[in-house]
Amino acid sequence: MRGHDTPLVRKLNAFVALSETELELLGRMHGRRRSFPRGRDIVHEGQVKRSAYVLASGWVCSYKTLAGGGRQIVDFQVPGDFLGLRSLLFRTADHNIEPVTRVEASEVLIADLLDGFAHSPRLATAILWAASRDEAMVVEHLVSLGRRNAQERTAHFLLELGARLTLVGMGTADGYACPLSQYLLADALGLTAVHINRVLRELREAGLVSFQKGQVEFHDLAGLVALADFDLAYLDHAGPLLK
Amino acid sequence: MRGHDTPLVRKLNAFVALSETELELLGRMHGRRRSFPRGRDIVHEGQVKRSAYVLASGWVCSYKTLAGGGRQIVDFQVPGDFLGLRSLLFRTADHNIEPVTRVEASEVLIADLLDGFAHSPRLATAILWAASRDEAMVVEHLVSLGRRNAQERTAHFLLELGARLTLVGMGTADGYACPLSQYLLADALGLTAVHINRVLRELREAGLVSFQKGQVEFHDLAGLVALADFDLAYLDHAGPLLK
DNA sequence: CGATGCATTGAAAGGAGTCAACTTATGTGG
DNA sequence: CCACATAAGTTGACTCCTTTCAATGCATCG
Repeated sequence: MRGHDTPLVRKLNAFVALSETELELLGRMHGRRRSFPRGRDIVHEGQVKRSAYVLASGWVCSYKTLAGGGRQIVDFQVPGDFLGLRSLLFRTADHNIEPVTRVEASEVLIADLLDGFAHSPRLATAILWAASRDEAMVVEHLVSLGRRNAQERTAHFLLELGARLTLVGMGTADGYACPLSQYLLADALGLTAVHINRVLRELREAGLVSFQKGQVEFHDLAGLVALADFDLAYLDHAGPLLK
Repeated sequence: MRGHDTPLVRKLNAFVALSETELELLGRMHGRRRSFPRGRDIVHEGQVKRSAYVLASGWVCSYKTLAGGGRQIVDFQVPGDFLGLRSLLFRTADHNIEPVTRVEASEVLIADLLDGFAHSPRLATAILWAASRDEAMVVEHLVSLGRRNAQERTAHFLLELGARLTLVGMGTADGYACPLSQYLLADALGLTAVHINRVLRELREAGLVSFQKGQVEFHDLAGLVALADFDLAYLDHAGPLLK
């Protein structure tokens, strides 16, 4: 049983109910556990060495930089999420990965991954599902940037994060602990920190959510969902599909 | 040799040099060829039946709709691209797919796909590479929406499309035929058709690109690349990596 | 205790949206 | 083959959301 109630296991269980042997197999895919300090990139654009990790604790963000000096955060990863799975097949990494807090992560060797796939197609399916879900989140993020205004975008972001954290046992319908600064929010939502600050105040004064001192609190979940046009279908959370 | 110079084969060859047997295998993964009229969705959000296709001719777009009535186009697919590969593992489709022109596409059955994977890991790698590349394009699109202004965004879009089309033999450094209306561009770039029109005029008057009568013409490729901050590393085009 | 990072607020400027009119294709039926 | 309908492209004037610039408060930390 030891080590079987990890965030990753919780998450995958939302898709397939994993057997004891599959859990063993999943455990064996975790290589050396490493620790990274906040702020120094784990992976940087153009890097040739490709590595993937499973995040055990802490938060990271993946982002791309622009010539003008700005940056766009593509996604945040929370415990249970994979890092760098996508560009495993690329010649060079196409994005940066930066720890937002101190993080612990297990390295995943490509050989072990493929090995696990060969032994259990069900496990392979679960991991590919997780990858598809990550991509679906990127797509929904894209929709936010393209068609939602600052309030809707911020509301949507806070809701999605809540849903993801709840899935791994780090959040509830009331709220969650969130280590992100307003600068990080701004870089993720395509806004300025100044404007994020204003929007956060508006949402708080409207009695919808508050985000202060590292704590997100939902005060009117239904209202927030309506404002953000939030539909968690894209997270595909409906509980184990494969029994 | 027949049927081996398809757009898909050309594209995959940019990543792995496929052997004759692998080409055979790839060919066998193509199921029934179907034709779809312009404008009527091939897949719609919430649809339970999941199907994937390889686009043989014509253009399609994948998009999501919002409660307010607007829509955001996530990506366009051109010949050689997969349709609906991502949500194959989802309970319901999370996006819509609409033909921009009349299209021809071969259905890909999940069983055949997995079968092909089992027979040739190299082919599997090539297809996963294509999927990763699609995701990388979505990410770059997200960066555009978040941090590039209307001119940069439009320029970047036209350049990326050019690179993709060139890879499958449908474009050159001088330009390409493009069946997209300004309304479609607007829905993809998170702008209004009115503003797209103005931006297109500015780019034309600056002597960078023109897009008229279904034809994109690069007049100052270097200038356009500089304006858009375009770096095609994310397309991972460097020519066959696995020999 | 000064330095640094993060949060907060105000005033002014600007880029993209909205509204509205008009033109230019394309196409269909009488 | 013309008449009319419809879709797509073009342009101008005005509005508004978000940015920019600037200043201030409040923590934490070496």
